[in-house]
Amino acid sequence: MVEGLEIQGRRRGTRCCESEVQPRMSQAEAEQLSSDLQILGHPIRLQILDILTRNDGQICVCDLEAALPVKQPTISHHLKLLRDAGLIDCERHGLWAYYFVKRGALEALRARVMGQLDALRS
Amino acid sequence: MVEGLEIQGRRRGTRCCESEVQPRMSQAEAEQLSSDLQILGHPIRLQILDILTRNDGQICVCDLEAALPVKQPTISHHLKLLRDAGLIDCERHGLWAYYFVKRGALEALRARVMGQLDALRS
DNA sequence: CAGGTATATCGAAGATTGTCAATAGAGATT
DNA sequence: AATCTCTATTGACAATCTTCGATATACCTG
Repeated sequence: MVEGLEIQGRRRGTRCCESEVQPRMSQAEAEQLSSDLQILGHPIRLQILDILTRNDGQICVCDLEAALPVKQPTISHHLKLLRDAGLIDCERHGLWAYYFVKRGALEALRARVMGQLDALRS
Repeated sequence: MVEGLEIQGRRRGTRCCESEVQPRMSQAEAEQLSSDLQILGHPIRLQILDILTRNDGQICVCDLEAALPVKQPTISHHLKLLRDAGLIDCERHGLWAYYFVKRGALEALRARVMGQLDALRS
C-alpha cells in the first residue's frame, strides 16, 4: 500500500532515524488544540451544549437534569467545566439559574478546531 | 445580556421545568462524537498525526521517539490507540515499522467532527 | 421566621488515562 | 548460534476524570 519506500535497507551499523523529523505542530499548539478537543470530548457536555444552543437562555439546571441521564451534582459539575472554559454562562433569577451558550466563544473554538484539523491534512 | 426572558416568574407551587426539553443530539451521536474528539484529544497523538501526515509512509517509531518528549513505550501506546481507531497503520520492513496515516479514515473523522460541530450551531 | 426548592460545592469512590522500566519478540548481523 | 537493534507488551504507579450522596447556600413562599 505504501509505494515509493526506497528507504527499506538503512545503512548497517548506523543508528536508525537520522532524519531529524520535526512536528510542524508545536507542543503549545498541540496542547491548545487538545484542550479544545477535550472540553468537547464528553457526551454529557456535548448534549448540554446542544440543548443550550437550541433553547437560548431559557434552560435551567433542572431542565438539564430531566433531559440527561446523570444526577444534578454531575450536571452542575459539567456546567462548571463549560463555564470555566468560557463556552457558557448563566444568569440567576430567583431560585433558577438560566444557562446560555456564549456564541462567540463557541464559534471561536469551532474555528480553532477546524483550522487546526485542516492544517493536519496537508 | 439575555433579553426576552419572560419566563422569570414560574407558576408558584409547581415543580419547575415542565418544559420537556430534549437534546437533539442523541446519546449515541454524542458518544460517537465524543469518542472521535477523544482520540484526537491528546497532544502526543496530535503531533504523531501531524508528523505522519507530512512524511507519508517514511516514519518509524524511533523517528517519533526522537521528535517527541515521551519514551518509546509511550509512543507505541499512542500508536496502538491510533491504530485501533483505524486512523493509522504500519508496514514492517525488517526491524523497522513504518507508520502512515490512513487518509480516508482521518478525512472521514474530520468530516464527522465538523458536521456535528456545525449542527451544534443552529 | 420557618420550611421548601433550586443550585453549587465538598468529599469520597471508582474508572480511565498516561507514563515508563523491564521484558519479550522478531529480525538482522557477525 | 550469539548478539544486537527496533518495536510491542506487560505491569505498576500516578494523575486525572467522572459520578453521586451529603451538605451548604441562596432565595422564595407562607
